Amino acid sequence: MPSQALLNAAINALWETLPPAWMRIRTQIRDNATQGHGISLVQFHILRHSRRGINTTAALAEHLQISRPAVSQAVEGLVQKGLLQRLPSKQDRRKIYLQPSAAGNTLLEEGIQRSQFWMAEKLQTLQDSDLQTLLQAMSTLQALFDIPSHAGPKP
Amino acid sequence: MPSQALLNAAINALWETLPPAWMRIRTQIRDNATQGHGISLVQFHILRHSRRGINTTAALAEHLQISRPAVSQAVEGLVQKGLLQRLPSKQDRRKIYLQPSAAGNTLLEEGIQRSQFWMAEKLQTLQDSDLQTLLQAMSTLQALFDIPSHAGPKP
DNA sequence: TAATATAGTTAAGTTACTTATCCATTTAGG
DNA sequence: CCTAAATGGATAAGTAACTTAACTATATTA
Repeated sequence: MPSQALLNAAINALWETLPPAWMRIRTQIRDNATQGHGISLVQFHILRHSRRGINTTAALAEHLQISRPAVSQAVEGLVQKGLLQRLPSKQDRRKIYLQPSAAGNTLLEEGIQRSQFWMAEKLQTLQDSDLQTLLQAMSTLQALFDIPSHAGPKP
Repeated sequence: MPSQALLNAAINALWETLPPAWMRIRTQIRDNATQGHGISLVQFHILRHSRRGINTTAALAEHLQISRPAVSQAVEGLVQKGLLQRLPSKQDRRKIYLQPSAAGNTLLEEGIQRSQFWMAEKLQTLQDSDLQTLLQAMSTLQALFDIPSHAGPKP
């Protein structure tokens, strides 16, 4: 049981930091990661996660905290652009596994690289100790919010 | 100059943690903080920030990383609901300072309290040392992303 | 004192969500 | 077994909230 003062300070810090931090990152992803490909931020995340094993409509909806129809529509757009493939499961014929096509993977690589470059520019001003603190904190947050670090079954 | 491995690990951790963490918090704010008042998440943030001194359309747009018209529209909705007040500046007649009305403040108090309760439930499972790490990391993130911890002039 | 910049709003259009409904398939209970 | 409920996904219709472009009013600057 932590001290009340510390608890309040932490709540406040999370509240004041996460929203604007995420909004800045989101803007940057929009500007760079999806640049020139005409895909939305959610579509970018779907592409990214489908490669990591979060690769069904339901799992993506759960992970991204949006409705299944929203995922379904975003997926449809990606498929039509030739960036994502639908692979029906053979064990369960209701299921459709998703995975990026070659073009989708290329887009991902480029987008991620641009984003990482942007991040690296900022983070490289920090000390090793700061980075370690950051890593620890992220791990704590993942546990706190039930964020899976790795994921599911393959087609 | 930090070590390359650590830098990459930190980038990855941020990338994997912040988006889903924020999405969970966002869902929770939507569900609780704005509950029954028919206001959007952005409107809630506008209400909150306008009290903290981020209290003009332009400043809010900058802070929330959305366009000024978007803020303007959200503000209009809040004003019509009687939750926010427009106070024209006397020094600069282009400027309009914003601040929550009594009703707006009440809504804020309740919403923030519900959100803090939700957060406290999660955070109280942690050790003091974890909370301290979290605090430090948030402070680092604020510096990294130019997030002002306190704010501007008053009407 | 004219040109430019800033603050805010209005208008029009678009995007991407939501809920409700539906179909197909699988799992579970009697 | 065999029907009822649960699950995975898609479709349809409606809406909320954003965007850019253009406009008004005021302030700053050259």
